[in-house]
Formats: sequence, C-alpha cells, structure tokens
Amino acid sequence: MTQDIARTEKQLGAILRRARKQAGLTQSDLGKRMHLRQGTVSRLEGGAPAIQLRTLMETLAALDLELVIRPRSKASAADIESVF
Amino acid sequence: MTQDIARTEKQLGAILRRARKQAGLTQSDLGKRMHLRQGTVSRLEGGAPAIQLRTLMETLAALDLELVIRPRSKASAADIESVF
DNA sequence: ACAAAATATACGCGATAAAGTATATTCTTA
DNA sequence: TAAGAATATACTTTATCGCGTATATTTTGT
Repeated sequence: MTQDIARTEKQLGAILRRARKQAGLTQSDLGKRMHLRQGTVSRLEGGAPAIQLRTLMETLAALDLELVIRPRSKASAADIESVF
Repeated sequence: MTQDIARTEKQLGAILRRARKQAGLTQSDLGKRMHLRQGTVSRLEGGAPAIQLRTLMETLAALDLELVIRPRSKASAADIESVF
C-alpha cells in the first residue's frame, strides 16, 4: 500500500507514524531533521487538529513523502479507523 | 489532472483555489460551508504556511476532495502519472 | 470606463501552536 | 521484571491563528 488516504487529522497522523517507523526513525530523530520538538511530532501523529500546515509539510519532506489532492473516491467506505 | 501533487504550501493553495473555482464558488461561499471567513480562505489559497491543519481538512471536505500521502515520485521511469 | 463583485489586508481580541525544558507514562527487550 | 528507550504531557514565553469587522485593492462584466 504505497498510497494512503487521509480525510481526517487522525488518519493523517496514523499514516505519518507508520511512515516514520518504516523509515526506522524515532520521533526525536525525525524532529531533529526539521527543528521540531519530539513533543510536536507526537501531537501531529496523534491527530491534533490545530497543528500548523508548515509543520505537516516539513514532516512530509523529512519523510520523503508528498501530498496528492484528488476528488474523493466513492468506492471506499466512509468508515475509517481501520488501522491494523 | 484529477491528481495534483503538493510539496509546498503554495502549491497546495493553488490547487485548492483551482478546485474552488471549478466548483463555481467564491471564497465567501466556501467559507460559509465550514465557518471559515473569506479572509482565512484567502490566506490558505495564498499559501500561508501557518494555517492550521483543521482549516485545511475542513476545506478539503467542503470541496469534496481527499488527501493521499505517498512516497515522492522520482520523475524518472517510475513516473507513471506523466503518461499524458 | 465604470460599477459591482471578488479577493487581499488590517486591527483588536481570545485561543493556542511550538519552542525550550522537563517529567511522566508506556513500550521494548535483555 | 527491571532497566532503557520511546512517546505522551506539562509549564512558560513568544508568535500567530481565526474571528468579527472593516476596508483596500484587484478582477469581472456591460
């Protein structure tokens, strides 16, 4: 699964956490790459809604990820939380 | 063209602006859909980096868009998107 | 060219992010 | 099960959000 859909902050956080772990990084490691506190990374991954956009974009860059914006796919169930 | 890559806040803003116009909405129209002021929509579309994540997610929902997070495309042979 | 509509900015205000620093709590794993 | 590591929380300070409201500056249509 190289593509993950995020419609909520929580989904987005879960995706980022998985990507970070896959890269073998701790929150502190990742934070050091972009001047973010470990605690800030924790909030982002936890799905805090009031995180700043800059923080998200920096994190994506640090994890070598990119954002794709597209019309909502209809096929998928609206229910989410299906994190294994 | 149904998929737009955003690696910076400015790119993201431009994509949202295009989607809004395509939906035939003004910034005020869009703002009313989610309790955001016209001025806030303006900043988001302008690429302000300190916009809050919640604001982005609400805007995506109001425009019936979704976010996809994926590894950065290499732009070489692996770039499947540029078939057009 | 002009009026109307749309968008960009601005100010005060309450709320809150993120820094800096520290500690508590929850995993790991030897 | 007891470290040790990783993650979640907390407090103060500084900066900025988004609101409400208003206005300035484009952009659009006739």
